Amino acid sequence: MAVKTKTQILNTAEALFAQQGFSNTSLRTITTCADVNLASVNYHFGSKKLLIQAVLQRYLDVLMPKVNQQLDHLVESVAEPEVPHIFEAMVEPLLSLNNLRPNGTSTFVLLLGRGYSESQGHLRRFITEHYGPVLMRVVAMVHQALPELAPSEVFWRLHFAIGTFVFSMASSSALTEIAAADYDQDVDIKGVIGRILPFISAGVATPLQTGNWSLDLKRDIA
Amino acid sequence: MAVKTKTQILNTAEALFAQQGFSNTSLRTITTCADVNLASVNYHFGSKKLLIQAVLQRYLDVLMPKVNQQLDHLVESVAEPEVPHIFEAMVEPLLSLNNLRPNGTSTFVLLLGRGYSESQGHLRRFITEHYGPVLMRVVAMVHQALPELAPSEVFWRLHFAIGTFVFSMASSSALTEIAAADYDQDVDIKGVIGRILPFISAGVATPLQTGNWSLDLKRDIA
DNA sequence: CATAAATTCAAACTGTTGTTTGAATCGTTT
DNA sequence: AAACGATTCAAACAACAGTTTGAATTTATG
Repeated sequence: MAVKTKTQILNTAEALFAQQGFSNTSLRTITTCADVNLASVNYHFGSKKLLIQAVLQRYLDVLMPKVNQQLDHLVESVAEPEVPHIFEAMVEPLLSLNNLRPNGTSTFVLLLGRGYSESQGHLRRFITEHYGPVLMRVVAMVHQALPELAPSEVFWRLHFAIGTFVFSMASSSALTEIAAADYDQDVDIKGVIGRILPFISAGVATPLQTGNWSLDLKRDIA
Repeated sequence: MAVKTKTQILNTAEALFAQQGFSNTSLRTITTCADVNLASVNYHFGSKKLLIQAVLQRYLDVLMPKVNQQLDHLVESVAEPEVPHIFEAMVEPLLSLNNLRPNGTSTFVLLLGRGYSESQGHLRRFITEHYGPVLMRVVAMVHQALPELAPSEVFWRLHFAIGTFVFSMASSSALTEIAAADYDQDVDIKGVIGRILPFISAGVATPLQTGNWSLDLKRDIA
């Protein structure tokens, strides 16, 4: 055999999962496209849920150590890293996933988006259990870069940033199509990341609002 | 009968859809909870897909005219509205959905998030077809507030903003739970909106980057 | 080469999904 | 009260889901 059945399933599954979502992709579709037997999924992975985790794990096991490593470099080279630095530190590891597999970067981010919005917790739990320390470190560093913000405020803004990132990636194919049609603009995954980073950096680092808009909020509830 | 079957279905369906997503909510669950016959969904709405659209339409038909009206007020009172003004104009209409139904605001935004991330285009098409003009107006006004930005740049940033909003709302229940557990913080839908608005306003209005981070991007691809 | 383990395979199982059907029931109108 | 259309109902339908099974086949081992 050219490629082992197990990795053949993983390759086909990750492509279909990224394209159509987890619950919309049946094991029969996967095994047919992969040209393997239906039962082989349960034989090699145990269940569909575990297959999904295996697909993501194959990326996360590569990505997370690299992110950690980039953060090491950052604290070595910059005394007090700012928010954009921290986010930029994650770019290179993300793009390096293209070396892992063709279209690795966009595939992974698509999968991440699917996982966040589709799964009812089991994937989020899997990620925080297996890769918690790196995530904690990012939170701590952002908090250090924005000491005037309460920890809870940092928490919220980082989740907004994740939301922006993950959601934009999940619909990036649709968006790049529209951009190409309406603005004659060819944007790839790198271009999208390059546009998101300033956006979320500005959002996370924006000073606390003391303005008047919250008055509107209170006034108009009725 | 106290409540007509049709609205009883709509009420139950929207709650379950918001809570578990569209594809994860079966018609049998809906009709059982609503205490109506299974066939009544197809009788009154034709199909599940049309039921989903009906659930969203009931909100959008109220929300969109109000947004339009708020934008009218804005252009009357402010000569050159800025980005935060435009976003704030959408807050009151959103919160007014609580008058429509209990928890109307959070339910609607949850539904919007589900619709965006779950449906493969049919919901997005439905929305842009039925409520396109208002959306166009928002795009135009933001572009007017940020004339130095290319239209395509405005396009991207607004979609990032939508992504932030919709995604955060779709996972707001999980987030508020974590916030309550980890930070002893009770945050309701108003609190989340109040935190998102400064975030996306800063993101959308951030000046174009000429910095050096894109160099890292190019250097590290390999 | 023979034996044992690992893997593949076709088929069936169990459960759920959205949808349809045709009779029974209800509400209104004549 | 009779007749009619609108609605409800239990039941079945067809398609698809993930999973299991046990025999056939391949691969590796002694």
